[in-house]
Amino acid sequence: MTGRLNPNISVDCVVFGFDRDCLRVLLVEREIVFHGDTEKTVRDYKLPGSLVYNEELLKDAARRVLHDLTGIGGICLERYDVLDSLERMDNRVDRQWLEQTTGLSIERVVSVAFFGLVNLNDPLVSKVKDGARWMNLDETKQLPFDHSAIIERALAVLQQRLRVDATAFGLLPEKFTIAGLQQVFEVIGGEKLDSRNFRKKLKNFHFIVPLREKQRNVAHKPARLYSFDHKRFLQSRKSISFF
Amino acid sequence: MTGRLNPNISVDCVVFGFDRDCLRVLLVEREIVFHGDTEKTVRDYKLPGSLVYNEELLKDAARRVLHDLTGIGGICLERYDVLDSLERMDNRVDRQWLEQTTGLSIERVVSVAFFGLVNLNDPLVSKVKDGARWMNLDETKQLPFDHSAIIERALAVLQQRLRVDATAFGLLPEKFTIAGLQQVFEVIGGEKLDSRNFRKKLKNFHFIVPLREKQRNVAHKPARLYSFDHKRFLQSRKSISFF
DNA sequence: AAATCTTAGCGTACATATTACGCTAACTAT
DNA sequence: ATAGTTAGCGTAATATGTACGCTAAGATTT
Repeated sequence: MTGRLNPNISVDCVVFGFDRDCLRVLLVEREIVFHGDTEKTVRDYKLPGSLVYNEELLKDAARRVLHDLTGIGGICLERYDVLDSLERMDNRVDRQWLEQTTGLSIERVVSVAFFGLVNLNDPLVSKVKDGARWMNLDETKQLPFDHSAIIERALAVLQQRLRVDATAFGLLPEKFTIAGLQQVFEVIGGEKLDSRNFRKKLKNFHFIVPLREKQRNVAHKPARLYSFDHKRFLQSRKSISFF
Repeated sequence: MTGRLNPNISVDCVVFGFDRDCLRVLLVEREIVFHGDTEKTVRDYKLPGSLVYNEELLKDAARRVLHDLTGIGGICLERYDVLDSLERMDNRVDRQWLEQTTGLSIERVVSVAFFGLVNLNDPLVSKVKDGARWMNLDETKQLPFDHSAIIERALAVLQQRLRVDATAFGLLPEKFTIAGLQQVFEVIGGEKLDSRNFRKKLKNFHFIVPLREKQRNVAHKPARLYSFDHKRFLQSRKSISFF
């Protein structure tokens, strides 16, 4: 990457992993060594994030930082927040950590937050670098700093996107079942849906096209497979909202 | 304000002015002097914006910059976008202008965009500093740089807010008529509404409370006055959306 | 004083969405 | 054969959205 690190602007990434029946968040381990009477090492997990280069778009920086810290690349990231609190670097190891890591004297950092969403069954993303970890969403309520809040906000925005976007289909294979689609909405939306009403709703959406094919080797009545027609989706995009 | 200007972070403000039957945007004049064969001065209008101080929250910076450049203060501003294009300072007078104005050498500026909304009949905001001007929204399609696009995005976000927020009531006096409220939605939403259906919708919103009072001195049947009950609004806030 | 103009404000009919269910169908595992 | 499981259709009640007709109450005009 060209140029020098900008000491004032950073990015943070919240990557959600859809894991069939739960949501996870991608975090990276950080080691902090305290030089007190006795040397003591503490490990904690934080969101992947770092300073941006001067001649770098923020979304490029987010992708780079995510890839460098976790090994994950090629995913779609959306900007959703800006963190500018003056205290976020005070009284925190973050500041010291940033200065140690970057060699820069950090005065003030405004961080731009991004979020993304991947399917953890995709082998491209399920394997992460050493030190990175997919943590269950439920377990992220006690993260250091404001990272729990950052994740909470990201989830709220993701849930909004899901209602309006084609986001959900990005998690599914080419051919999927209605039940599979429903589970995406349930896991990310955080609530159970009535499968019969869910079906009915989809009937109006002509961009979800039934195939002649059916499931096989399942221990119950095999379900019809469907595919997502992106072209039709864009056409009928005027006034759609899922569940 | 404390500290030094941060050469990397700026704010831009889009302030909409509701003017009974149209929307305006607050712009500031900028003089550019070209030193060619003959000296030539060009004036254009831009959004109010400038660099932030190191020890300043972005929303405080936005308020400060807005007040300094236009004389308008005490309004609510909401962050809605981040402008990080690498070209936004290239080949543009903006860069030169910033360096002249601030005395700093500008390498890269990420700008955080805010928008606000005021009632132009409010004397506190209708009078602006010399060089500032309320321009009709229709006339802002040809502004220099990306400012037209910034305004367009701000309007889209404002329209979304209007559906969910109590934003509309901020433009109205304590006691208002249904027709008055409707006009807010029409002017900002950019489309006519059926007054009878609009009324019907409001019947369900118990935070719009009818008063015993009526209009006076109008050349038609006087309308009932209503007031907005913010406490009740917050209670019933779960699943409300206007028109 | 009567007619007219204008906006207020109620009501109706129809279409479309939402919610809460019952029920049968089709497959596998035992 | 039977039980267990999910697929997938249908129905009825309710809520919401849309397109109107019509009368009411004031000021203004004739």
